[in-house]
Amino acid sequence: MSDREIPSAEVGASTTTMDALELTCRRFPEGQRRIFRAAIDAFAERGFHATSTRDIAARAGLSPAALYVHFPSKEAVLHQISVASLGLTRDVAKAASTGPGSPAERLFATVRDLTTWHAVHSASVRVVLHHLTDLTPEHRGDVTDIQREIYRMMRGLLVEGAEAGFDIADPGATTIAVLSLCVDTARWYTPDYRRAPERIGEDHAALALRMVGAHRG
Amino acid sequence: MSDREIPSAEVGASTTTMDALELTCRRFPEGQRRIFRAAIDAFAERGFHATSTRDIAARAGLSPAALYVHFPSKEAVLHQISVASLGLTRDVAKAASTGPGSPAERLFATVRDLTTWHAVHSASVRVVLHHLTDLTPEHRGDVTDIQREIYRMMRGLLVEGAEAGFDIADPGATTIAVLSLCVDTARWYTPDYRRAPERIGEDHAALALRMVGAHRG
DNA sequence: GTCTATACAGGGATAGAC
DNA sequence: GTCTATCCCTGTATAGAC
Repeated sequence: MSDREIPSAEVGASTTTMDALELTCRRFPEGQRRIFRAAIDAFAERGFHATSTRDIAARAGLSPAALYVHFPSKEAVLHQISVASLGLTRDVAKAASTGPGSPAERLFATVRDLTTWHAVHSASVRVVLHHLTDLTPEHRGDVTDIQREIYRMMRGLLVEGAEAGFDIADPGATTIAVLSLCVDTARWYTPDYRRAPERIGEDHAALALRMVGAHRG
Repeated sequence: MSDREIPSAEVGASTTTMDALELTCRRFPEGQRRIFRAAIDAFAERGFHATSTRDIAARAGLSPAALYVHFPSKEAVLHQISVASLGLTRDVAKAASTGPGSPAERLFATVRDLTTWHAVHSASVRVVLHHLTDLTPEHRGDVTDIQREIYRMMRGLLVEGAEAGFDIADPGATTIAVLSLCVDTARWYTPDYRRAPERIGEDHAALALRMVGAHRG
């Protein structure tokens, strides 16, 4: 098993709610970053609807009107956050699942890294997961497209493993179950939980290998 | 393995968003039922904050002011919904985990029934899970108390199983992982999904037995 | 216990100066 | 690109008649 790091994302490098933020907003011009950051924090603390555009602007140190220079609406801010966050999640899954090693090694690495990601970035992930229904149908489609990409990567890995000895009754069912283990971490994890995110990742990875009837190594 | 039904709840008996509703509102006087029902539907479709008290009242066929005859606030309605829904979830877990059979049989039954429950009632469960932070601290405490009860039941079952042959590295970690499998069903399940709720329950139960290193039977 | 009417606050978004 | 000021709508909750 390689001890490869999660690629380009420095998981665990920082400790605040703003982690995902710091990562996701890199692609944005400086002007939008402050608003982007402020919105993630505010949405994570109070939820999308309970957060006013005035809240976001105030956190960013701007006037209420400044938000509309950079984004056409509050929903557009949520959309950008969702696409950026899920895009990085997909990058984590892709790097681990297409890396070196046997299918069992890659499954271990993928579940470990995805779980760790969802713990470290639990606050921003919850924003995305809880507010899918607040996006316009088009914007929601962008998000579900990325979710389907992640599903297909995991399913491909399990099918490949099945040819190499995994014992899987229903590939689709097992794919969903393994991803549940990873994603649900964002629901229950809090920073004061006894196990560190990396440890939870390893525990989940070991359980996933059992679920597919594989052995690590 | 017994083919015992989920007790008193008729899981799978109906198909609409209002399932949980029909169950949870039985204990309420008739006057409150219509509002309770309307609120669950509205919260499930649009979310707590996006739903106005006017929406709820209109769905219930009442004037905007009528809601306040039965509930002191919109938050109180959410609180009642959450406590009722989680209370029934706990009843499902308790019946299955304290039933007859070996620890492996009871674990299978508990994961099966909890998963089926979360699929059938996914809409109302999502309301509870997504809006914990919208409750007052006291009301949120009521909800987390019940969640802890369910956690303790599952943990007790796993510890009992460990004395009877389960292979569990970290009981707390495995408890959370098994419950993730059950609860996360409410996040991804939709009524048009290919597997029926009962089938998902059996699939998850089989995977849970693998996670604890047990054999069914 | 239900209604109509309304008080009162707050939010999304825009206008127009600088 | 940021500000101040503001439009207009919606929301929670209450008052008081029936």
